[in-house]
Amino acid sequence: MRLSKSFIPTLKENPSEAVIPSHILMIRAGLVRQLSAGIYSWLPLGYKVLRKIMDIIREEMNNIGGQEFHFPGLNPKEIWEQTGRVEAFGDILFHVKNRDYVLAPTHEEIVAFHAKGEIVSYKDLPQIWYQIQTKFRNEPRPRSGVIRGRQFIMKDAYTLDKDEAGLDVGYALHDKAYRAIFDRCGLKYFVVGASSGAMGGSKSEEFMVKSDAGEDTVAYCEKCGYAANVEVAQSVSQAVERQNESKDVFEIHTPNVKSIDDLCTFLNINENQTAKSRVYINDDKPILVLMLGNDEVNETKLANVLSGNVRPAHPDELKEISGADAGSIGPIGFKYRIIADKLLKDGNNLYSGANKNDYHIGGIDLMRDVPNIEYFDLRTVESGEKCIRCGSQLDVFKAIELGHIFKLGTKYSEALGVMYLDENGKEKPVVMGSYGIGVERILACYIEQNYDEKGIIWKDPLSPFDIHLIALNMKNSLVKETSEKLYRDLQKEGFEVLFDDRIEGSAGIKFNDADLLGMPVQIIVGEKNLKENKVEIKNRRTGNKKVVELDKLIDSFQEIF
RNA sequence: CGGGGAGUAGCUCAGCCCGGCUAGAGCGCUUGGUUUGGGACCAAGAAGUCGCAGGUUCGAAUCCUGUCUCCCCGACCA
Repeated sequence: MRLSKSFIPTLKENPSEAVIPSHILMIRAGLVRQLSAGIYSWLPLGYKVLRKIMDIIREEMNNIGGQEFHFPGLNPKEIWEQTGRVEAFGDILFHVKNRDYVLAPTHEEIVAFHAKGEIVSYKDLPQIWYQIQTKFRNEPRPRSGVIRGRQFIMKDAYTLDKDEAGLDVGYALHDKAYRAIFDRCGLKYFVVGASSGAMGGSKSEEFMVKSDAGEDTVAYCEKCGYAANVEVAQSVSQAVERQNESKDVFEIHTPNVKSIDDLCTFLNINENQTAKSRVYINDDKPILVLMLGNDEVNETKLANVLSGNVRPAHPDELKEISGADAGSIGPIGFKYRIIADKLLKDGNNLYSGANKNDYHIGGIDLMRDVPNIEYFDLRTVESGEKCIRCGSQLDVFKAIELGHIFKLGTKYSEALGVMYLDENGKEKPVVMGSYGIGVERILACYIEQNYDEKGIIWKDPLSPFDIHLIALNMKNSLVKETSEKLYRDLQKEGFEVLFDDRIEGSAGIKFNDADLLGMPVQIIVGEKNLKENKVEIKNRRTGNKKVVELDKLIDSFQEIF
């Protein structure tokens, strides 16, 4: 493709709306343009990469027996009401104003709709159905460019099986396909155990890429490979040690002591002699959550332990509930349910709030003084703690979710009546699995992992072109003729070539654009080297350059890499 | 939804606090010329209802009120 005739609008300066490297570079290199918050247009160069990603996904999905569909984005609202997901999605679901339609955020309902009445026998199973299609979600806050958008391209797949054993097979096939896809795209990723959340179902795993731009936090053990979303991650950590003798409870005046740190400084005590209090509202009833020292409450774990709705109490509710404001609340005299993290189990001689502003209480023995206390795993794993599996140090960091695989079970087939007859003529619900990949996230994550201060660094197979051919001065007839011939010859050899044949533009502009766009190989045709019948080739990733004779050009590709 | 920031030329921004003539810069763009191995130079030029609406004022990019949009942090997120 000739740059002179292409729409590849590059930018010299960083766009003001972008913050993370991949987003900045996708705009600067002319891959995308924003239309509105969380809504992006793909420009030709960006879409070329996206198509390469989609081709890889197709190949790997077809390899595991997937059949490609294309379901509508516009869905009757009624079918979403049958599974209760109009309510479950709430404001995330886009509603059409002038007809009872919704814009589909995922397609379990539609898969079940088409399976119903057509998948009628165990002989019809198993099935793997997939599509690569646009999804719509009314995200309250889109961010990080295409990483969280209101409209995005997803590869979504669904398995239909007769039983759990069949689902296990389909799930394993997707695990395999996903690894193949992300490997081929050249991504460094890892797999974590995850919470199934509002999707329902039993087992779920996420494919993650480490990134500060990520919205998930994961705990990862380098040594044994233990990896889990912090929503569910566990670690081995030091529990409180019960001392032989319990002191009596005593009150201490602690003016302006608002945090555990303040308290430890004020009394010159250790963090693990203290219990931090957090008040939550569980279905309109207050509940006190006690954590050891400065441990943070993991709200996902808390929600899994408590049934019903859980939210933190508002600051103005605290006084009425406990008699004190945040910083002075504690278990002694607290009138409602009290639960505690298991690290606090049976602790004694502890310090905590007195439920009276500017006072704390010491000498607390949870066994003696808080008889109805219940213990659960409620804490959030932190970096440096010991791996629950092998005991070595855990690393905790942010990550971007590339893909998610779920064992759904029969939630949707039962709600929508997708039944089949088994070998014994007995009617049973079809067992489903659901599997998603954020297609644009693959591209964004690739760039997050492959860029430098000059721009993007592509490699096969995602690179939009194999070679960036730069003619330094197209007004020089030798440069023009040579580069035009090279352009034809390289394409004949089967290379995809981007040809900077612009007449205007200094060498600097062309070099900088080539580095920004990031094709793996640059071929530079200039007067200087042509005098000796030579051209220069450059490896974009390493920056290595080599001047080679024209007729040995293609052979030289191997050497520079 | 809570907190913070920003909307002025295609892009990046200054001007606003402290109202005052014809609203600025750099980059980009157009025309002509010079230049051509790391974002060149000279000359001439096009381009902005200062997000929108209302108000105060002799006079508003600037002050006030309302509103929309975008970005960041948080909440939320299959």
